[in-house]
Amino acid sequence: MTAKLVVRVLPNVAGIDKRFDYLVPEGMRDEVRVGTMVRVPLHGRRVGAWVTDVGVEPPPGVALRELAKITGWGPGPELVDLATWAAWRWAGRPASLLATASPPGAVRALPPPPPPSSPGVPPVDDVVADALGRARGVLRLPPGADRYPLVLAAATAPGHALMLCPTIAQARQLAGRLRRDGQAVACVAHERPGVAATAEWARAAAGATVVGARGGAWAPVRDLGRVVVLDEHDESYKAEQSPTWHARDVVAERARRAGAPCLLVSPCPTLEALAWGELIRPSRATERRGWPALEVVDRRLEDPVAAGLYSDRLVTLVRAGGRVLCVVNRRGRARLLACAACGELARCEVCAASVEQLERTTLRCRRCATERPVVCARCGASRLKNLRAGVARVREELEALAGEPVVEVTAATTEVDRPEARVYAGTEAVLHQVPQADAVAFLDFDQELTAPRYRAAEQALALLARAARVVRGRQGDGRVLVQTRQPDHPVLAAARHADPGRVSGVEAPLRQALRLPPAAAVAVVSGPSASPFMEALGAPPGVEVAVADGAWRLRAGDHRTLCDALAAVPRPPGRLRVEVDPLRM
DNA sequence: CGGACAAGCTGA
DNA sequence: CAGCTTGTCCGG
Repeated sequence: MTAKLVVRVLPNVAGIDKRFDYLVPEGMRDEVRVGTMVRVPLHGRRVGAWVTDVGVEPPPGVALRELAKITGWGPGPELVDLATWAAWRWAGRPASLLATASPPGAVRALPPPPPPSSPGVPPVDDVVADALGRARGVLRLPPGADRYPLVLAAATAPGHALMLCPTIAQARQLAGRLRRDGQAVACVAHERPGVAATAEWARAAAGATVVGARGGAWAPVRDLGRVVVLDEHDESYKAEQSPTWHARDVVAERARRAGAPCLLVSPCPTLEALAWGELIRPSRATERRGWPALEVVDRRLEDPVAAGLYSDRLVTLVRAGGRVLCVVNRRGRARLLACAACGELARCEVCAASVEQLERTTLRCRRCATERPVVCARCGASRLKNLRAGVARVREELEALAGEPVVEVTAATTEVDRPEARVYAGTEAVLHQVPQADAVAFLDFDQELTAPRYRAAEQALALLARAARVVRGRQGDGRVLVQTRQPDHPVLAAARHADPGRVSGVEAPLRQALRLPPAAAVAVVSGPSASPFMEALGAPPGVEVAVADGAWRLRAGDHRTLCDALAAVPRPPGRLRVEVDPLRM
């Protein structure tokens, strides 16, 4: 009689990080591999689980139970290993990462792999060819550049390529185009799980070029030949819920483990990317062609009394014709008000924070949400002036200036309440929701340049790159107009000269001096259970701890030191958020 | 997570 | 002391 096969599994149950051993019934022997999804009896109920080890020696004295059922295919062994690594790297639970790497529904069998696609490799220019040849490449392609030749070349190269886009919509578009060009493609990017999403996962596992958004970093890829990340700088690659893994970093590690080349593409590569790989730049001429004309309006030169958000140049632009997107990154009507009579700032009666205007009749505290009528607390005047207009107010004022309807667009806007119009006023969401325009105007770019976030400069440049794409680079005769009191800021110089290096050149030494990412490994610990967690953590060598408003900031020279220290502490019960590599702090 | 079980509180 | 809540532990 042969010994019974024993597997170790990780249950897909929140709150359980332990692995358990089970006997494999004779009929299931052929189906269990590392990553296979199973159902197991655990503590009187049946739960889903992933097989993490096959053929283990169970601890003595434990009565083993049998697997209840094979659910189907799951993430393969390399993804189980990658999830273990990512759980360490972002101080999270492996189960939540394995869930991301798993098919949305049960996959009982894989479809037959598609026949090999046409061997003809499309021509690419020398710069792209060079970039595709690097083990760790960072390709700086200007916003107006066509990335499709690169994508097609990557898809036709030996092995299967994994390619990521910032949004699901972009991934679907790219997959569609590749399919029309005869490529076998699986698009692992779906808004909701379902039969279609499960089928795409299975196609990826069977063997195809895989295209996806953030979650695509965890898609199964057979015989991974190369990795491409488009718009590497895009913040949607970072998971917002814990663990806050970053798709770019996940696929870079995945490529390294597979021995496959990895290429990060962006008009404005992050300092993280530049620290990771070799920068490849197209010629100055190509880069200049790919950034649109930038017009900077120096608001210091305006009449200080009349100085609103609308310079003469802006008014001319709005009235000139063509589709114009006006961006002001503030929602609501008015975010900062002062009395028109005595000049007193409008503050909250309870906590003294600044209040914002909701409708015409109410002021609300931005900190404690106390509401009060629109009256000056000092002199009783009922007329307040709007020091910091929000999109709602800007829309009204632009409508008056343009003499035609202006449509408001924010992140909350849906297609239904966004009719076709010539002039739009919106937060930066307008740059994502309106696909093409003749001009983009940033009404208050100082808000981006001086934002109290350590990545403000990179984010501001990314915003200009986004605008550049909406106006289709220089060929399209598109314009980007920026109103600012800092016309010589490196971000504006970078966009004007089509040279993003002017931002990274200033930012890199700054981050080095301030010991901010990527010059240091940082984590922010917060939540009700943060306090016991930090107590258990103590003061590990090489990790600095600082406290700032209810959260702890940990800093180390590298991720090994930081993540090893975090991993050494058992999680206390209760809610705890550990954010490694925060994009804001 | 969710069931099991123990310890703690309340009212008759 | 039954009947209930609250807390802690543990799962193969």
